Amino acid sequence: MPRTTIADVAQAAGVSVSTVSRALRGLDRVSPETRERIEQEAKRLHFSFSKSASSLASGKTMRVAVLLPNEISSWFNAHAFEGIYEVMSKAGYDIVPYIVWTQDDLDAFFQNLPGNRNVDAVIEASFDFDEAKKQVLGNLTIPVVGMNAPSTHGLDAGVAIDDEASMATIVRFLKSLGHKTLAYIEQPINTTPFVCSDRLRKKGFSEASQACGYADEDIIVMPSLSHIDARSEQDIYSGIVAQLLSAPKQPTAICVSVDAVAAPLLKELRRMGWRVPQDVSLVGFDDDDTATALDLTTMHQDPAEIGRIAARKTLALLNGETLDEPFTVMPTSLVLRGTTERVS
Amino acid sequence: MPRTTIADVAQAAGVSVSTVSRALRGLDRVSPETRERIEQEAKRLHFSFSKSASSLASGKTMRVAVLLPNEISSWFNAHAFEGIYEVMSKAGYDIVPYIVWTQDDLDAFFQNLPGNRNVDAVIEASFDFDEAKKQVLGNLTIPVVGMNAPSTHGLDAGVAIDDEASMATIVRFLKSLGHKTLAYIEQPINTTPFVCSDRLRKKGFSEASQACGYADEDIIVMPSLSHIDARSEQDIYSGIVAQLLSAPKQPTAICVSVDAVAAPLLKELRRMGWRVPQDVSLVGFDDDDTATALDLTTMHQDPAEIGRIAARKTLALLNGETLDEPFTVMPTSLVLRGTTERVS
DNA sequence: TTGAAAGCGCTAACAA
DNA sequence: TTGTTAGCGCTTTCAA
Repeated sequence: MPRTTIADVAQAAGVSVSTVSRALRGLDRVSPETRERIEQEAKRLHFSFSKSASSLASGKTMRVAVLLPNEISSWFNAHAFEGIYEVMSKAGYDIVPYIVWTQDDLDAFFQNLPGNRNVDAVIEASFDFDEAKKQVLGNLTIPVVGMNAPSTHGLDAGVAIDDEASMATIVRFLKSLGHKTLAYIEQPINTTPFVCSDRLRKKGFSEASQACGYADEDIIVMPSLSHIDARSEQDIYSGIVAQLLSAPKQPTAICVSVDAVAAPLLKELRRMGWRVPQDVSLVGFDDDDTATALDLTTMHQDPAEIGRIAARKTLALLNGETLDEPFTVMPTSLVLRGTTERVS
Repeated sequence: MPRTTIADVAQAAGVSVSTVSRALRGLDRVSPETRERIEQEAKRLHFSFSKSASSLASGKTMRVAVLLPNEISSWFNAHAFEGIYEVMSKAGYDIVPYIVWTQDDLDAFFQNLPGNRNVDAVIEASFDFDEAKKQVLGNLTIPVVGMNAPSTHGLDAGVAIDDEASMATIVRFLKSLGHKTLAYIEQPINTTPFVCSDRLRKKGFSEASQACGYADEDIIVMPSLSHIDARSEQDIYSGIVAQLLSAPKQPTAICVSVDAVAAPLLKELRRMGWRVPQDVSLVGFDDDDTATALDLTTMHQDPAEIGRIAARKTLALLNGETLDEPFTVMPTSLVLRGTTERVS
């Protein structure tokens, strides 16, 4: 199956290549009859444009890069990517993921990005860029749109939830249930140096609990393990539960930075004989699939919609429009399920 | 930031473009000193190749298409994609997903695919192609690799688990636990016309239960709902549980076609007063995140590894190698957790 | 070891 | 309404 070019179609239809180009791209200045004929020949010959040739000639790649931290299979990334795909693909764009694990990956991305036009735009998720990178982004001539980015600096547009405010909502909710001692558990293993939400949520928790009048001794914060020793997940979580049990004041409610922490924690709590929610309440963050499965009270966000909105902004920017609201904040909502209870 | 071209680098380094091209691609026939100089200039100017220009000139796009059914956020797809990404990106390839929801999407993909070289290879997940499409794939000059494909026809290589055999393992396991009546629940809402695993697993269940000596009245199979009425997920699942409860013989064990079915089913079973595993055992398939969260006994498969292997085969094919084992079968393993019990 | 030159398949003026 | 003509930025013979 030799590849058919626009010239083949032109010859078959008895017209010039530029006419074919115009016809097939739906431009005007082509008579209905010629267009019809060209379209038929194109179909018959299974013609489709070579993207490479088109982009080389036009300067537009019809591709957008999606920069994702750590993995595409994480709940947030996968759904955000899907939302982006949904709208960008309809507009004719290919979307190319770039997954960043290490600082080196990120540096490489930035080293190559500015120099050449391999994509028309970049959409980025959750990165906490350093100043140098924000500079680079800011100098880019292509649109850069952020999802759940901690700052607007260097971005042309963005969509994000308010992590701090959402966490504060959780704290106030727990206070209203009468909880006297709160614990906050970060992701115990956090290998990502450039992602922001954990930090913001922790900040939100700390500030809100102070604002709600909790004294220092009524707040237990368990940070990420700085270096990962060879312990199993089970060991890590039983360690956490042990610390909770042996705290001067045992917490009556536990917040976690993401739902993913809730499942193993819940299992350990129950294994240690704590009943949830009777002995201790547990609140997650994200509302992913495991949250539903575990009947976990949690803070809901909609990453697919975040992706869609980011993509729509990108599209608008690509069309040269000016956004009247470049940065939008998405609402979150507390989903009440079975792991929280009023303190009796 | 104007885009730097290979000509800029050539000028800066005082050599010709072809020398720069050779040097930067690591080819020989370049003296160490010139190479050094060129590399420095390239870095200084933030040069990187225009993929479009390279592919136009070389005929290689350095891109592979990944054809995915329905969504990229599903557990299998996301992890398989990640596995592919991991190995292809290291080899310098961009990987671009094509997500197919409708038959039209699929047709469009096939209409465009053969005619032109926009990708160097395609990796495909779980599609049950019709004969015409298999033809098209077979005639393609680029490698086509399948993941969990039901047939090898039209593919140059593939990786898959044995859905039927895995399901048979589950049936034998339940028999060995003394279960006398088995139920099989398909995904109640299945909007995908072109995906295969459901069908294979059901077949595996039916054949194995016969082979194990279960009589027809000891087998309850609940197929997908053919048309989706407006019922909520809860209603659907309580309907299923109601049917199970009112069956002539109540099942002592339930198999589901995928873990995703297990979570809502489990919830409904418990709501209706069935204790799992005391009153009824439940076995999933896939071992996704909810399986862990729910402590579900299930059949484990590793989609990321499937993706990696598919990618490695693709790479080998791209390098013109002949695979000594084009089609490989991946092992699955039964993970015993808390939702199964011996019948007393 | 290096360079000149001819495309790759298309788009975008411009001319007809 | 259509065709002609330059490129787009690279790779790839082929000469030097």
